[in-house]
Amino acid sequence: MDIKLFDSEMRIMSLLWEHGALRAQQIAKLLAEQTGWSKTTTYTLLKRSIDKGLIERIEPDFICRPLVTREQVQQKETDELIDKLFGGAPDLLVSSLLSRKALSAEQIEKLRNLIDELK
Amino acid sequence: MDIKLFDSEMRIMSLLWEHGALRAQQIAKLLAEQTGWSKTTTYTLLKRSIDKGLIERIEPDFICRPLVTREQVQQKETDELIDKLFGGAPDLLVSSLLSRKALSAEQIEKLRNLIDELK
DNA sequence: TCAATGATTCTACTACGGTAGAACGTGTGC
DNA sequence: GCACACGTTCTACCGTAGTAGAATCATTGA
Repeated sequence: MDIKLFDSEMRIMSLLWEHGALRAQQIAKLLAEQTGWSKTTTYTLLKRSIDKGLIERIEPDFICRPLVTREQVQQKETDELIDKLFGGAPDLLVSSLLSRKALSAEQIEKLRNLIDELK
Repeated sequence: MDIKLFDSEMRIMSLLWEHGALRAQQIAKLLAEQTGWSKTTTYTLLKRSIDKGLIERIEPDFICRPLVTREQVQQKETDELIDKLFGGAPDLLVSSLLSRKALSAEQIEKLRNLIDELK
C-alpha cells in the first residue's frame, strides 16, 4: 500500500475522511459538483485507488471505506518534505515557519503550551 | 517561473545551491557519480530547467546559475503541504511533529528559545 | 415486458516526467 | 591536416496521472 497520494486521489480521500464511508455514486455526485469531473473519471480514480489499497470496496452498493488515515498520509508526506528540502531535520522546517511569521500569535502561544507539556 | 520541483530537478538544484554556479559539464560529472545518470540525461534536465526559468544559462562555458533559492522552494512546498493536508493551518503541522516525537529534546529546546525570542 | 434512466466498466487518448542513444560540433595533440 | 575525445543537441521511447466517451448492466415505472 503506497501512501503517497496524487492530487486526484487526495480529492477522493478527503471526502472519505470527512464523511466516513460513502457509496461510489455519492462520491461521483459530490466530485461532479466540487470539481466538474465526469462521473466516469471518478469511477476510474476509485478503481485505481482500490487497486492501490487506499480504499476498500464493500458490496452491495459499492461502499467505499478509506484504508489509510489522514494522519498516516500527513506523516508520510511531511517526512518526505523534510527529507527532500530540509535535510531530514524537522526542526529546520519548524524554525522556517516560525521565522517567516507563518503563524499567528495565538498559534505560537498554543505551540508554546504544547512544548511545555512535553517536558 | 514555476517553483514546484520534480525529483530530478531537485537533484540539480541541490548541487547548485551547494556549490553555487557550475558548468554544465561539471553538473553532468557530479550527477553521473551520484546517481549514475547518463550525461545526456543531465543535459536534457538542464535544458528543461532553463526553459522553466529555474536556472540561468551563462555563456561562454554553459555556466548554470540558480534563479530560485532553496528557501523559496522550501516555503512554496511547505505551504502546499499545509494547504493540501493540514487545511491551511501551519500550527497543525507543527503540533503533529511535536506530538509524534519527531523532534529530539535538543531540537525542542532550540524551538522553545526561538519562540521566546519572537515574543 | 420493456423502455428509459441511472450505475458501472471498458477502453483509450493526452501530457509529461524520466531516461538516454545517436548525431553533431569543436578544439587539440600529433 | 586530421583523428580523436569531449561537450552539446536532437530525437525518441516508456510509464503513468489525468480525463472521459462509449458500451454494458441493472432497476423500475408504465
